[in-house]
Parts: sequence; structure tokens; C-alpha cells
Amino acid sequence: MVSRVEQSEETRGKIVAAAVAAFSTLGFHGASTREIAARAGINQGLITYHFRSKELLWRAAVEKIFASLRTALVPLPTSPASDPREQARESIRRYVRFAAAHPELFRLMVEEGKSGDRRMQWLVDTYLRPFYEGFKEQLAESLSEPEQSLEPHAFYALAGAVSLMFAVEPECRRLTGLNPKRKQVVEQHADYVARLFVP
Amino acid sequence: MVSRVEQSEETRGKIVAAAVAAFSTLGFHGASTREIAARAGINQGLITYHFRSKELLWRAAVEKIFASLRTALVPLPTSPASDPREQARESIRRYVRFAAAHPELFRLMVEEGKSGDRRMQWLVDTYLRPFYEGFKEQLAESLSEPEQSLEPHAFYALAGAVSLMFAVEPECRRLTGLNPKRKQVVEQHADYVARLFVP
DNA sequence: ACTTTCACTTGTCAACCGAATAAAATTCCC
DNA sequence: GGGAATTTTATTCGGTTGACAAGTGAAAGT
Repeated sequence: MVSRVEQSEETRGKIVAAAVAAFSTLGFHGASTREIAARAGINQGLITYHFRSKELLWRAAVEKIFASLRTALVPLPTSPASDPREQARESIRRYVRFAAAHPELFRLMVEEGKSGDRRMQWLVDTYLRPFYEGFKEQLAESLSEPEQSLEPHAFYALAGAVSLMFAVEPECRRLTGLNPKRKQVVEQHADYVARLFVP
Repeated sequence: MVSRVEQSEETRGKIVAAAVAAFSTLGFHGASTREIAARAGINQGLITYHFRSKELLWRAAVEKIFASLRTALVPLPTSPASDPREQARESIRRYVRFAAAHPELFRLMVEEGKSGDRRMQWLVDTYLRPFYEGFKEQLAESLSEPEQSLEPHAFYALAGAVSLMFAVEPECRRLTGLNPKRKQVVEQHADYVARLFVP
């Protein structure tokens, strides 16, 4: 962190991290650049300097979220011996672990998916569709069920079942007394959802 | 609609209806009283007049959403001949139909559930917990599975699987080409989720 | 008929926050 | 030490916020 470029990249990183949290919980309009700067512990002017505009910062935040999603779900070295259904279950478990560690993705997708504006369209076309196509392929391989037209239903049912508990973590805590961040709770949810979709 | 009270109640109704839509899509802070008044086609001053404050209007909006949920899920006259598992499936189908007709509930719950503030606590204690307790009872009756500790997982998995597709309707449209509001699509989702949770 | 009540309208206020920019200060690199 | 990249400080101009006070008109009560 001595060099200037490293310092600069660290600053950008702090801003994007704060932006991810702020945009996902407060929405695009609700999250002000001042708020983001405060959370990042940096100066508000730096946001314009590094990202030119709030919208471009938002895109950088979305990029970061999907980058960590790709990292988390990168295909494992397929052990040919194991049951394809068990592989599918493990994929779902990994998705649950990601949703628990990064509730921001679901929050942001719901926040943006409610409206049909330009940002949502960009988000779908740029990041969500590739992910969805990958999901369809994996579903076809692992389960090989003939209900092809059910793909949208399976996709949204899975995403919702996997993520909701972690997206509304404070609510879940108060309602059930369960802390969704505890590793044991995450694993229980992972196993529950995995067996639900791949009995 | 000649009498003064009828007129007044109609106005209150229009305001609350607009508030439900606005709060669920824009959040509490994002929805301004002016915006709500515009959507309701009434004067902004009337909001203060009828509800005293924005917060009390928000509570009225929440009350209205949960009232329609209770109406939609009121227990059917139990036909003793039918399979309890099929009854459970039908309950889930009715929940799906409600989520399709009223995506506002899920949107608002996610919007508020993300934070742990006073509004969320009031919402959980006043409306969500009674609903959750009812859900647990019905689950115990219909399925009588020994996995009691899985209730929170089942609850959130079900709620997410049921509702997400309709909560992000514009996104779903663009991503999949499917219109979640079409009756056929709703029924397909209802059947998919019902069979998923009660095979 | 006449007064009171009440839903409603209009106008306003005082505060606050919005993103973006410009200029000044600091730091690193050569 | 000169110059460039990064960061800070200060400001601009604008718009929006929830709430309220005073005024209007029509229905309700008597």
C-alpha cells in the first residue's frame, strides 16, 4: 500500500464495497453518494473522481457482486464417480452459502427487479441472463427432466428459497430467534433446500 | 357516496391503496407523501389530515396488506374425505395466487426486513408473527413430519419460492419472456411449488 | 333556517439533502 | 525539485421533504 496505484485501488475498493451495501439496502435513489462516502470512510469528492457519476458507481457495484457470485459458483472438478444428483445438491448448497455470505445480491435484484427502468434492463442483459443460461444448462445436465418449460419457475423458486432468509436477516432473527449468519444455520438451510429441489 | 362519511372513507381508501404500492416499491423513505397523494389522485394535505403522519399512514398500509392476506388464506371448509397432503398443496396454491395478485406484500417485507429498525420490529410483532404461528400449526397438521426445528427454513424457503417471481415481475418478463401476471403462468407456478414442497 | 362540523384546498415554511464541480492541498514518482 | 495523480475542502444550484395554518364549501344537526 505504498505505491500510488495500490493506494488508489484500495480507495476504489472501499468505495465499491460501501456502494454494494448501500445500494442493496437503500436502493439506487435512497443511497446517497454522501452516505456511501461516509460508509467507505473516504471523501465524497473521491466518488466523482474515481467513477465520474453515481450511475457508473452503481454499475461497478453490480459488477463486483456478480464477480463474487461467479467465483463462488465456479464449477468444481467433476468427480466422475459421484452421483449427478448429489452434484446438483452440492451446487445448491454452494449457492446457499453464497447467499448467506452475500445477501446483497438478492436485495439488489429485488430492489431493481421491481421496476422496469433502464438500470434493470442493463442489469438483466449484462449480468443476470448469462447466469440464468448457465443455470438452465446445469439443470438440464443434472436432472434431465422433460419439464423444460418449467425452467423459469424452477429458477425463481430456487433463488427465492435459497436467499430470502438471509436477505431479511434482521427480520428472521426477531421472528424466529434464529441467527441466519451462524454457520450451523446456513448449513441446515443449505441441506434443506438441496433436498427440497433434488429429493 | 353522497354522505360525508362515505366520501371520507373512499378518500382514506384511495390513499392507503396508493401508499401500499408506493411503500412497497420505493420503501418508506423513498415514497414521499406527495408521490402517494399524486398516485391516489388527492391532495397532499389530506394525508396529514387523515393519518396525522407518514408513519401512521405506513402502518395503515401494512394493515391493509395483511388484511387481504388473511382474507385470501382463510381456511377452507375442510372436506374430511380429501387427502391432507392435497389440502396442503391447495393451501400453497392459494398462497401463490395471492402473491401473484399482491406482490406488494413480499416487496414490503423485503424492504423492511433488511433493517432492524423500529418499523420492522413493529411489523414483525404485530403482523408477521401471528401469520408465522399459523403457518407452523398448519405445517404440523398437514405434514406431521418430525423435523420440527426445520420450521424457519421451511417458512422462508416457501415464502421465497412462492413470491419472488411475482415480486420482480418486470425483471422476470425481460429475463424469461414470461409474463408472471398471466393466469396460466400463475397456475403453473402454483402447481410447481405445491408439488415441490408436498411431493 | 341557521349554525356547527368536517372533509378538503391552498399556500407556505424551514430544513435538509441531491450530485457534480472547482480549486486548493497533499502525496508519490521521476 | 518539477509534474502528475490522488485527495481534500468548499461551494453551487436546485430540488424535495413532512408538516402545518388558514381558508372554503358543503353536508349534518338542531
